[in-house]
Amino acid sequence: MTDSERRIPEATVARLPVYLRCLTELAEDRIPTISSERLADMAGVNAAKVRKDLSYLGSYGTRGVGYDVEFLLFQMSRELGLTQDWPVVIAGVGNLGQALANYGGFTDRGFPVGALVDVDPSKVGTSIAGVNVHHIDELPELVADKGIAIGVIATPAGAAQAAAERMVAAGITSILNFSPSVLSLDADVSVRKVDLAVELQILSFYRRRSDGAAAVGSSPLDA
Amino acid sequence: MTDSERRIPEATVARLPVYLRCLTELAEDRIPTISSERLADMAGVNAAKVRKDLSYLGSYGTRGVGYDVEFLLFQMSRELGLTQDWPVVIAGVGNLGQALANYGGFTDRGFPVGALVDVDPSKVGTSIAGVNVHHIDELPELVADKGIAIGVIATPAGAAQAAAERMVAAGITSILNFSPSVLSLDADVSVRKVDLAVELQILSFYRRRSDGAAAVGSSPLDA
DNA sequence: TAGATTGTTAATCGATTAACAATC
DNA sequence: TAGATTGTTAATCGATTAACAATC
Repeated sequence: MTDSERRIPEATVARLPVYLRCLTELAEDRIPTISSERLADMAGVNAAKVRKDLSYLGSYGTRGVGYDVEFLLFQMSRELGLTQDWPVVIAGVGNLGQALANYGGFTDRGFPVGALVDVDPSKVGTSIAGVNVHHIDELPELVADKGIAIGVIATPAGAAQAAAERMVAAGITSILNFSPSVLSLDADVSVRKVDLAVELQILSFYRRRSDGAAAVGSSPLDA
Repeated sequence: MTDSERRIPEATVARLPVYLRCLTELAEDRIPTISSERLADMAGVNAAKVRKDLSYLGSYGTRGVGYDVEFLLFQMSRELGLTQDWPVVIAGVGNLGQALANYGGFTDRGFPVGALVDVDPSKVGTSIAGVNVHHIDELPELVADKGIAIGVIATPAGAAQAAAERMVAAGITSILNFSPSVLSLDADVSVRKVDLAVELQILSFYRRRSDGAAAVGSSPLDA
């Protein structure tokens, strides 16, 4: 089968952004080519895994030489859909929501904060980091007007499911859930979960054992 | 072999905190017992997985009845090492560090912010959410005095490796890394990584495909 | 050509799941 | 006893890794 039709394993997809960051760094340093061995070092994995992962994108390496940094960067960006910005809406402007809005990390990486929404009328009309807070009722118009592609849930646990449902109703199919709650949504909605308490609890488990670094990870929790 | 000696798989460890939260909820609602089927629903996994996961803790269920919520809660807390608080130190009080310090989510779940450190002298001496900011040089004394168990890295990428090394030198063996960088540390140090940009990029990948919800997850990225 | 490094195969390992005997 | 549900086995699936032929 041709490379255009192979399905990329989930575990590989989760590593592509890590390679992407390494390649970006290499490109900034004007390094023209990179071997799987060196890229593996940078990404904190082994070389066989790098070669296997990259082979899902196509045969972009050159035997005896390595991978062309710029070319691989381009192919990988394309595969990840990162050749354009994807505006996000953050639901819930409490402590966490405000922090995320102020944190430049989203915008810098191609995910500008296009809108903020909350259910609290006293928050509506304020603005955070230059973005206005709207009532969550306005989600459908905001999604349409700002081209929102991804929803970020930063509400308390009790409000998360409702917020998610309203996002989906407004046409959003990708959700990043920071609330400590399990969302039930249609199977065609992609959900990823980030739970700071869960990460700390996992560290606590391995601490107790004091047999060290079994904690490997960037952590997608089951949605 | 007896239940005290079996090794708990990594994938199971990562789910225990999720079960723990479900059980806490059930206990608050005064629900005395729970079946694997119902717990699976709450946790967003299937029942076979729940039973297998719980079996690593011991044979704590009753056939025909289910699991005693309070008892399982206790056993699981014990296994995760959550019968006591584990104070954390946050390194880097920029946007993200301040947000994490202000966010109550850590303290609420048994991980109080015991100290804040930074390299910037202009930040030292200030205080955030009632916690003083110290210079990172003071880490060893802070760790000893406050009983710090876990280090949280909220520095820019360029400062992360140095901050981690100073944490390890100060006796910390568990690190939660929010910076977009790969840490190289001794194998006996547990590292977990949370990278918001990576999560969004994974969502971007599955968006492009529009074949939906392959994004499953709480995301441990390789350390 | 000789050395380096990819891309792929095959072996291994770990995680998931279905099924069902055990047993409350 | 009959019904419910666990705990465990065995089958399956997916991910990792080592090894090496292909080839620059």
